[in-house]
Amino acid sequence: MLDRDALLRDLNPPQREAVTAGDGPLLVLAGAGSGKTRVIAHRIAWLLGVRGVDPRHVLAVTFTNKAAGEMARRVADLLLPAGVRAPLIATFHAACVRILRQHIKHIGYPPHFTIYDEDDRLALVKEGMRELDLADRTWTPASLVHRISAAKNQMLTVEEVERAARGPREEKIAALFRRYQERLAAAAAVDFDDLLLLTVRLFDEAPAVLAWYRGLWTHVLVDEYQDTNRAQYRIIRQLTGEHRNVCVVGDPDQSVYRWRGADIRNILDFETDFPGTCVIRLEQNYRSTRRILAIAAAVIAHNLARKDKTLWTENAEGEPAAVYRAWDEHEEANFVAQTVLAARAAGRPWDEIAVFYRTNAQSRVLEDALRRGGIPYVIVGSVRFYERREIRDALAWLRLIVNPADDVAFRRAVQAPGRGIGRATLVRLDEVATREGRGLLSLAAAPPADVTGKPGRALEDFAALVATLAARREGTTLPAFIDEVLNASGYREDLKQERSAEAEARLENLEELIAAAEDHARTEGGATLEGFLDGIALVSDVDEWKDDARGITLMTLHSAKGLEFPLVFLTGLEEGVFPHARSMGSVDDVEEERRLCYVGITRAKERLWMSYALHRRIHGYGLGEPSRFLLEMPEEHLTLLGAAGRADAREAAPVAAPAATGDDDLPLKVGARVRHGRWGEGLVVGVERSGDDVLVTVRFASVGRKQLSLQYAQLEEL
DNA sequence: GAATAAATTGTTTTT
DNA sequence: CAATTTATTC
Repeated sequence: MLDRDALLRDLNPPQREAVTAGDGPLLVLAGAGSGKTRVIAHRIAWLLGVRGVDPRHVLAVTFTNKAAGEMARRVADLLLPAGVRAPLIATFHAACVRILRQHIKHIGYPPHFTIYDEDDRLALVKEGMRELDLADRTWTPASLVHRISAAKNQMLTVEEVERAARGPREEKIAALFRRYQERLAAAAAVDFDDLLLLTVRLFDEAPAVLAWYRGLWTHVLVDEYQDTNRAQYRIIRQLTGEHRNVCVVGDPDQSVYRWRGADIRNILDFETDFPGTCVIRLEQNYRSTRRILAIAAAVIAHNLARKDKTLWTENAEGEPAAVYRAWDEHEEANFVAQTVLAARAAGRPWDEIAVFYRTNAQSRVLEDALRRGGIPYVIVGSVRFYERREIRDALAWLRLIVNPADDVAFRRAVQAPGRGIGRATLVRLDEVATREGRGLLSLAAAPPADVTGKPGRALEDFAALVATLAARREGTTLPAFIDEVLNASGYREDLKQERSAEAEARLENLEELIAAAEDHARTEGGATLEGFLDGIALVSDVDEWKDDARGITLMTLHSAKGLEFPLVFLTGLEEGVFPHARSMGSVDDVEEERRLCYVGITRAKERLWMSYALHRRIHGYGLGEPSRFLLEMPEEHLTLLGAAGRADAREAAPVAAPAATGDDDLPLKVGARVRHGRWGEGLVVGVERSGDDVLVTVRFASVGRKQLSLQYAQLEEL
């Protein structure tokens, strides 16, 4: 047994309550920096070490593998003295893979299914577009992938999408969706969305399997609940609907994955979904200074669709945040580099510093400046290891060996290295494959009549080689096998022949892949090729980031969620960049961007620098107006650096900002009738100036009195 | 069929 | 503007 007092000693009262709450649904609304991870870890330790729950009966779900690893480490630290084993802590996707690998046969899939990632998906959609003559200018492949994914995230079946299709455009999309699913099935492959959907289906259609898991996991904990989607919600319900021992932790203000299907209603409606829920709020922040928190609060307060919540802290007031207006992105990057060097000179280690940006593309200029300044850095994301060409080529071979039906892998492997099989041959092969409903590899073993001569023989040789390798798999270790595949395929030799620096780097990366397999074999004990490939399919950017990095960290705001740094830079705070141009169309989109901004600000413990550029080269548009988020921050907590005066900022912003002089030119008068996109028509009952903004009080027929900030609310005068 | 040159075209965020 | 797709040449 664990010492319960020791476990609770360093927790504040609400944290303690969350850790010790008994069975039944538990919702922990945990503000940024309120010790959320700590609470989950301690609760798990409480369940196992004090309440005596068997570790096998607990499932904890996190958002990234890194978070899972971190959680496992903390739980192990707490439980080690009591000699208790840690429970299963995994991402939703990883847990689903585990379940599906074991039971997917109940819904008619083979257990050795392949997981298709974003690239494979794109390849599939492109093939489908060609097939269905969708290759005109109307859609981009990426947008169609997105639409298919959106449909799946809403848990719509192909039939439902077909039925709901109105007009030729939607019918074409539905047809593509059908083709996409058919191709997936033919390749014995599933995509990311399927991992969740098929688990739901499995539980629906195989009640015995569900019953088994219900009995197995009697206690379920879910982190980052605000970012769960419909399917994940269903899985939680399926697993816990009966015993209702479900503890979810999250913060609606940090929900930033709506575009990926996350449904904020999951957390907002949790209390009604699980009647009798015990709700605990963690509102004391242990991370940031008071000023940083005040800035974050002011920004997030501009979201209308939001339950009000106030974070407080006992931390020091801290320094004001700095805002830097740069002439262009290069000057912005130099500013970051110079400030980083100054911090370093003041004794701050590199790993206390992080630079965030909205899009990966922004990292380039920053990298250049850092390199010039001799500043070591680590980038999370951008070109991921497992997305490099040579790695994907090698993985294609491995995937094909595991799953001979994997056509996407076939296309890749058969041309890596080139072996005289080109487009024409593949088109012919594909025609027959589609007609006869067969896989490309099985056709290659006995090529159709119209593929003769050299290409025909090359296909046969290729198929034979894959078969030989597949047979050799059992006899050797995983790393040795990968090594053998690289040699037997001729891929390594091909690169060696090139004798360029680039080829040299690629060869090194292949060695790194083998090293990764060695790692995997070591940590997982009896490592299988399948397990290795699963792991790779599910790694995220942040997973690869090591926090003992000997450099400053560069990453997107999305990757930054869940992390914290003493010194933080938020760059590219311009309209069109952040909020992103593609997210400025609707109020909901902008509110999600604002939450992302909130996430960024609240990563900072001590110091925060924010910057924007007046000129930025993003193909075409890009005259930098300062981000609306900057204008939402309280001036008293900001220091303006360089020539970047607040007045200048405002001048550069042709936002419908009310003129600063005179009281008569208020844009609305009491008694005016207005329309709001969300609440409909209303009557203006009050108008007052508040700092730089104008607050309008409106009486709506639908929801009564509301005070709106004119600058951000979409009000139309009638 | 493959290598090279020219044209085009797309760009958020990611498990 | 860089990366990918398509046209051209060998």
